[in-house]
Amino acid sequence: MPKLGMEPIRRAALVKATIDEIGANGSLDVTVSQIAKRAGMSSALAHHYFGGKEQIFLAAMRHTLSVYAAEVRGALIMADTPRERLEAIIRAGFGTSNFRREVIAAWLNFYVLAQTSSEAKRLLTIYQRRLHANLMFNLRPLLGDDAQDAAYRIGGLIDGIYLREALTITKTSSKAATKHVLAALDLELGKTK
Amino acid sequence: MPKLGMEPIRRAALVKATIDEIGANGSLDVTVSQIAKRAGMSSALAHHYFGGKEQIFLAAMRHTLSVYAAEVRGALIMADTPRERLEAIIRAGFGTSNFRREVIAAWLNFYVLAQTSSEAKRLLTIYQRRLHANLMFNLRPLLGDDAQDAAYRIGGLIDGIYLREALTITKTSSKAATKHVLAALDLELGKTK
DNA sequence: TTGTTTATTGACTCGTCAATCAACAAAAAA
DNA sequence: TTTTTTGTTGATTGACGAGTCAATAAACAA
Repeated sequence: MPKLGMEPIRRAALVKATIDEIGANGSLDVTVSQIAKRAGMSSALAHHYFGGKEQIFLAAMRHTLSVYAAEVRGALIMADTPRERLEAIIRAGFGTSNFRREVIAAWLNFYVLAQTSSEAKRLLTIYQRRLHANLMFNLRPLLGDDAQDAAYRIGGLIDGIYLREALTITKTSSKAATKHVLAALDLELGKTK
Repeated sequence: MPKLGMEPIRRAALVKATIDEIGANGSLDVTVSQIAKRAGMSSALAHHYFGGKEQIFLAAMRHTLSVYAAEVRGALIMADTPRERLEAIIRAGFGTSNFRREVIAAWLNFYVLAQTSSEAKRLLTIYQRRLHANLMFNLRPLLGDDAQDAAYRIGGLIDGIYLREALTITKTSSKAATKHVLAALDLELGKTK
């Protein structure tokens, strides 16, 4: 039975199962057994590969963040002007893969985890900084010294809309969220309607 | 020993202890015993007055929401013009009592609770609707049909900044948060700097 | 005085869960 | 072939926590 080279496969399965289970459950109050079962293995194996529950959570977080980062990077290569790049960042953040119920719920719970785990906090801080830096970089040519504050506001709005969607999600909310943030961006850039 | 009329006192003590304990702990992962101990009584008594853990949480939530509502109401009586009232709403949201670590952490965890408990979800939805209605009411005279979208953005920004503060809190973050949202309000109202 | 309501707790039940371990199996290296 | 490495699980341990209950006691009503 035992095939070799299972480790990466098992780890990936556990990470995915963790996000799904947190999403399905709506809280971090999920057992290692539940996660392991969803990933098709025994709980002992989950412990074997990750050492403990918190490390499973952290791995799930890292994965979520890295998927998000990859999507932003992907969207950025298609964009040439600062304005296009800003739009790409916003669209990527609300893209389908980050905007599913489970993923949003997982993000929300990662914020909670960050209150206890300094590693989780570190990861979230990195995310926030990266978002801020990305926004800044592209706002500066358009707004100069006002870019700092504008980036803060756009970043905050993205997170805030995420939070709202954690509460109620509809089929159209991804589109609506994007539209609203883009409108805020236009305001920042001084477009009068 | 037993004095009569303890019920309201015990309940209030438990509600306060719950918020403090969630704040100190950073998660809903607090035991009834911890809460009861902090409130100076046995866990059996906590069960006696509230019936169960979830109902203790919900009572804490209702209390938090009603304190918030009271503060907004209070700020509004001093304000005469729509613009002043908008400012009052924003300032109240970031007022000292809502902006302490424990309270922010509690709010964050209430969002998590809302994923599991429909009553918690109901309460949060009420909060969001009330905020939206308040903003709308005062934005409409200034913006007309654009008020709807503007209210959505301002509301989202308030929540988003709250979320960020749940991660890192500094002595000046209350002031900074207020400043940023007021700046966003000015943008919405079309003031060019 | 006797009975009822309110306040209060220590001890207990029952369940759950993270983590560990012994044991088994197969591939690969020796 | 023997040994080591890698994969895998069922069973177990040890701890903890929500909720219940019986018992105790003060206040109040009859």
